[in-house]
Amino acid sequence: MKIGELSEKSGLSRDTIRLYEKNGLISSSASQSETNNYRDYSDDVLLQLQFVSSAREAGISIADLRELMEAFFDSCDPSQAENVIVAKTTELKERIVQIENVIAFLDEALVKVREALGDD
Amino acid sequence: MKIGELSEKSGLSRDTIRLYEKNGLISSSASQSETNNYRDYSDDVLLQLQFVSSAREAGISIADLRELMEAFFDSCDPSQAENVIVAKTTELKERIVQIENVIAFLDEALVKVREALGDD
DNA sequence: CCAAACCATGGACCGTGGTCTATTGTTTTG
DNA sequence: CAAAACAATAGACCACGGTCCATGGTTTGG
Repeated sequence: MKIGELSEKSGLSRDTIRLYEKNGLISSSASQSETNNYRDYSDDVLLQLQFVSSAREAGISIADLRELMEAFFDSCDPSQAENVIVAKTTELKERIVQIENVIAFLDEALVKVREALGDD
Repeated sequence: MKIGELSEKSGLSRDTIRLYEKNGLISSSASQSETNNYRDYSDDVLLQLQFVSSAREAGISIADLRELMEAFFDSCDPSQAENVIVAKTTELKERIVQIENVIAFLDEALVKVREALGDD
């Protein structure tokens, strides 16, 4: 499919898709036509973009995603791919713990605020 | 305490502390001295900075933190503070779910990679 | 056929978060 | 006292992630 359709289906702008491609998160092939230089995206790319998109929302950097996508699709060395995936998973779990700490802090604050409300 | 000591204790650079102060995450008072315009930071500010620091690591934006810190310390209206805290907590929990989705995806990928490794 | 819609490329631009530098003034310390 | 360390301020600079714009070419629909 062409970038417009991909943009439509993924919910990402053309610019963003091109940015991701330039950064090695996805790849495309030249279209069949001899007369243009349009890019052709496979259905797989749509799935990849959906993953990338949710990962970006989760705060994972493009650089990190590049590493992951390369590990999945370009790596000729599965054990290296494994290393990357395990490392990123560990990182993400740490991140969850950090966020949970912040939530715990907020919960405590909430208790105090509600006490203040009760003291009206 | 002066900014150097605060920097030392918080592990944040002077520049970063000033940036946070400019953005309303912390506040300070003028020093006692008549001859300088140094800022004076209370011990509470150190605690606040420790929270801010870990929250920043967890990916919470300065703008969001400003809202939270204002809700804690500046709000004359506890019920509004409560709203902000609840909203941010909800947001953070959604974020955790997103990260967990990414981890789940990575786990699946890991299984496949390990199958590939097993097929050696 | 021709206008509208699409595509690629490159560069400018923006907000965010932070660092670095220069300048000037103050305090501390040997 | 003098040098070193510290402080405040302003502005430049940086990376990141993304959007917007201009240009020029291609395809599509009426």
